[in-house]
Amino acid sequence: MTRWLNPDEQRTWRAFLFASRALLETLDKELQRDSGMPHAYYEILVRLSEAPDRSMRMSDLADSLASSRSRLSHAVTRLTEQGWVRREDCPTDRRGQLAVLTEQGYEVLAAAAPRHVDGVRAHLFDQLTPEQLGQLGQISSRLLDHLDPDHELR
Amino acid sequence: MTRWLNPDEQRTWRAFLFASRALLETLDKELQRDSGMPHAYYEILVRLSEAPDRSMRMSDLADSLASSRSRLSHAVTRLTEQGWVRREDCPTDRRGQLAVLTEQGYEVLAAAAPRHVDGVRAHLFDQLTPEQLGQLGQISSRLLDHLDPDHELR
DNA sequence: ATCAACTAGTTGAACTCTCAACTATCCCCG
DNA sequence: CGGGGATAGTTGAGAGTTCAACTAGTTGAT
Repeated sequence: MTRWLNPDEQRTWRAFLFASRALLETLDKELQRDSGMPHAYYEILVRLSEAPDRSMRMSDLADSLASSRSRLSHAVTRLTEQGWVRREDCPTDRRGQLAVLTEQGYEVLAAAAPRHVDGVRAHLFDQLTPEQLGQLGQISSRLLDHLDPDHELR
Repeated sequence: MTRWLNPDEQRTWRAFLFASRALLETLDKELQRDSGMPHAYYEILVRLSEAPDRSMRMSDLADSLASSRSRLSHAVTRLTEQGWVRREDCPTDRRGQLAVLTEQGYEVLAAAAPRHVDGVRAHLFDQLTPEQLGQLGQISSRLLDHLDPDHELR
């Protein structure tokens, strides 16, 4: 027997669905408009910029983004065409590839980041009370532990 | 001056980002696997099934889904090819088109819905306390009012 | 009545993502 | 050391989305 959602649950689910999509879409479009890249690509640049030597193994990068290898591979191809990332052979594993953030990529990221952070503040942090932000953090962690037990957020 | 995210905010933001994406991706893949349609298309069928005569004007349907007209138009083309939806001319506005759920579309939806609802329960409702669900509803409403003030969720 | 401005909807190209298939390399057990 | 199975990464095709341009019909002010 399926337990259908009651009206209250229905409301909660649809509100969450629409709100989370609206937030992601809004930030994605702002990034696309202001910096010419989708949010997924921005995240790749961020990870690389935080890594030693601004470089990471493709697999590690994919894991840290919860992205499929295929998706990452296509994305890095695109980012390479734009000159923001470059590939290098891995010195210790001949199957491996390193994605490396170029100087130009770093500059593009440095230019994009302030506006993007402003957006995250405007659309998320400034809209909620400190208490609600705490709740949202708890809720998100719980869901993430369930959906992706091996995730890399401490 | 950009106000960067402090470590706490960073954690909250990334947890939310990953959790909401993981949830949507999981449900999308379950739906794709079990019923051969993406979640966006499932939602179209749901809206139509809830509408009088199982039919809606394209614009109203797009608004109720917070979807672009273009996206909906492509989607309805696809759903029409599959025989789940059909287009009709609008009797009162010659520019208008109605999207109508077919009998076959209704049956496909009826078959898909129970599993999908089970998924929503398993991955969302069963993971959170009633208190947390209340909080999530509040938070979502707040964000939605900010991001899309004209949204149609009461 | 007319015409500019607006609304409804579609289209095609470019882009991103998914999925399955594929190559190449590494690991390790017998 | 040899070979089966795992791991790393890429590729191409197909599907969905975006964006801008487009057609067609409607509206309202003059």
